[in-house]
Amino acid sequence: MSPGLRSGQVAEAAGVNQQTLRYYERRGLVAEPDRTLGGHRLYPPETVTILRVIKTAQRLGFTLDEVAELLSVGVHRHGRRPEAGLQARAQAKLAEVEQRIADLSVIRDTLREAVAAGCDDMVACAGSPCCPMPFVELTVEGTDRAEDRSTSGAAVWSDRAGRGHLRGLRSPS
Amino acid sequence: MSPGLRSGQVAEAAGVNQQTLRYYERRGLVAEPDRTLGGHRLYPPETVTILRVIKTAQRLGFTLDEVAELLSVGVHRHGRRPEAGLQARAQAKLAEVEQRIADLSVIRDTLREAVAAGCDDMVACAGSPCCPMPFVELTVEGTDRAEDRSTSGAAVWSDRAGRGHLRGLRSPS
DNA sequence: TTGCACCCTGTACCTGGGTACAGGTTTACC
DNA sequence: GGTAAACCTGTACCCAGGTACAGGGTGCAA
Repeated sequence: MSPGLRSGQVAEAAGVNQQTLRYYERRGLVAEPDRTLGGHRLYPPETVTILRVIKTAQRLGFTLDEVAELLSVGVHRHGRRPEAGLQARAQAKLAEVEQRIADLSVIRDTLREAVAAGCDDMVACAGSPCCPMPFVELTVEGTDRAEDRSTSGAAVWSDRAGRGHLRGLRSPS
Repeated sequence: MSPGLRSGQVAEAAGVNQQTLRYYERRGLVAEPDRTLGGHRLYPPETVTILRVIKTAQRLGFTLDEVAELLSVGVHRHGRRPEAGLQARAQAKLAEVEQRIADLSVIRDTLREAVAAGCDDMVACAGSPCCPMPFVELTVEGTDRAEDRSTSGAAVWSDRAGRGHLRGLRSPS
C-alpha cells in the first residue's frame, strides 16, 4: 500500500518545481495533502495529473484562477445533489473554450494561407488588398473599458476596403 | 489625405491604454510611427488591427515575444525573394497553433462529457474509474527541465488503470 | 546514532506585462 | 494670443506567477 508521493517525486514527475507545488497549494489549486508524522507531505498520485492539467491550461492562456474553475467546476459530487449552478458554470467554461478554439482556428487558417501564398508577413499586408486578410474575425473581448464602443467596430475595419479615414473616432469628450 | 491617427484615437479604437501602446512600441510589436513637427505620434490605421491581433493572441496564451513572431513571421516581403527560413518559421508557428487547438479540444470534450454526465468535478474523478478521464491526452511541453523523462510518461498515468504505485519515480540520483 | 538527502516554513526576490504619475510641450479652437 | 485637451518623456509602481535562499527539522540506511 503506497503511502503517497513525496513532494520531490511529484514535482519531478510533473516537471514543476517544488516551490511551485506549494504555491499552488496556497492558491488552492492543489488540495492539501496528508502528512507524515514529521510533517512531510504525502501526495496521492492523481496530483501529478492535476499538475499537468494546470500547466497545459496555463499554456492555453487560462489564468490560475480560471484553471481553478476549470479543475473544480464545483467540488467532488458524484451522485450527490447537482447543486444548481455548477452545470451552468461548466457550460460557461465550455463556451469560453469553444471561443478560444475558434480564435485559434482563425490564426491557424491565416498562417496556413500565408504559408501557401508565400506571403511572409501578416501585418504589412493588413492595409493592402492582397494576401489573406489577417485575423479579421478574431473576437476582441476585454475592450470593455471604453464607454463608447459604438464607433470602433465597423469604422476600424474600414481600412480593409478602401483605407477609410476613420473620422468619427475622435474622443466623445 | 488623412494624416494618421493620434495615439489616443488608436488606443481608444483598440481598447488598450496609451501607455500600453508605447510599451508595445518599445517592445517592437508596433512600428515607430511618424510624428508631427511637434513630436506627436501619427499612426497608420492598420495599427488598430495589429493591436487587436496582439490582444487576441495574448488571450490565447502567446507571450508578447511569441506574438511578435506571429505578427512578423519575417518582414514584409511580398514577391521579393523568399528568404529561406521564414516559411519554415511560419510552419513551426502553425504546428504550435495546431497543437494548442488540439489541447483545447481535449478540454472542450472533457467539459462536454462532464456536463453531459452530470459529473461536476474533473479532478476528484481522476483517480476513480468513473467519469470521462480528464484531459489525459494533453501535451505537456515545458517539462524539459528534468533529464530523466523516461519514467514519468507511462508510470504517471498508471493511476488511471489500477492505481499504480509509481515506484520508479524516485529521483534517479 | 550518525550522515546525508530530502523536506519544512518564511521571507525576499525576479520576470512579464502593464499602469500611473509628474512635469512639461503641442494642438486646435475661440 | 489664450487656454483646455491631448500629447510627450521619464520614472516609479503594480499584479500574477513563480523562484531562491536561509535556517532548521525528518527519514532512513549503514
